[in-house]
Amino acid sequence: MPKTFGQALRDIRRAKNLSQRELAQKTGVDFSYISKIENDRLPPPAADTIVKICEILDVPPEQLLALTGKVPSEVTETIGTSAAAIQFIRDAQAMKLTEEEWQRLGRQLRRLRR
Amino acid sequence: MPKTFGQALRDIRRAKNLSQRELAQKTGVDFSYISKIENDRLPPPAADTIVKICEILDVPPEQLLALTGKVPSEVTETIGTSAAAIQFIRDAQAMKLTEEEWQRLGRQLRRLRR
DNA sequence: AAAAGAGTTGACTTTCAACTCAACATTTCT
DNA sequence: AGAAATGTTGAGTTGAAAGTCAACTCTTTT
Repeated sequence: MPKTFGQALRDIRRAKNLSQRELAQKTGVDFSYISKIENDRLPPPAADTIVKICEILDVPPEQLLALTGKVPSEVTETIGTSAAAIQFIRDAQAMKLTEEEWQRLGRQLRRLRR
Repeated sequence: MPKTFGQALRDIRRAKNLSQRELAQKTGVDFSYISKIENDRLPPPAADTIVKICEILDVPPEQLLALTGKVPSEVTETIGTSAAAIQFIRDAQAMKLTEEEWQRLGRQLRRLRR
């Protein structure tokens, strides 16, 4: 069973020795909100808020994002404005790619320009 | 200057010889809404509504979607649940891929399983 | 010309995500 | 123990997306 978003967040926050209030204040949300999130009383924050939180906690946002199924607005905008990109994702979806295959594509991506 | 969403929709709808009312009814929205959309009085519909409209009009949704920068929920869910996929898109974004490069990646995608 | 069909417009509504506020409980420090 | 810090909970707010509804006008058909 994978960790819930709340559990994951709590673990990271504790590892960084921050109180809910500190994290909340630096992130710009109410501290009681952090509490509810950590206890999974509310659904995870908006994607952009998650990114902010991760900046404060100084961790990459991908892991937490993936737990929520949400996509940050910068990413949405990237693919949203390209018909070929949307098509690409559609095809990838139909193939049900594994994480390894995505990574392999990532390497091919880098080779694209060489 | 690229076509607006409203212009593009209107062109397609007319090409298919449908009235606003017909399209609206089959799509499940109010006909006055179609009017406003076509005249760009309101922002484009939700991504999933665009997909529905395209089904009724019998055209692939990518072109219209790309005009809006929106992403259908099925696509969001696909990439949203995979950290590697998000990472991939991030990298692609940083590289500012062209449409052709996206298509090239699409071909590599198909070769992935062979 | 009158009726039907098609399109436009302003005002309003509904729904929901994403929180905040205030009060209370629990834990930790001195 | 008392105070300070930290965490939890229920209720309420806010803003924006995504439309609807009713009334009107313009166009076409008979």
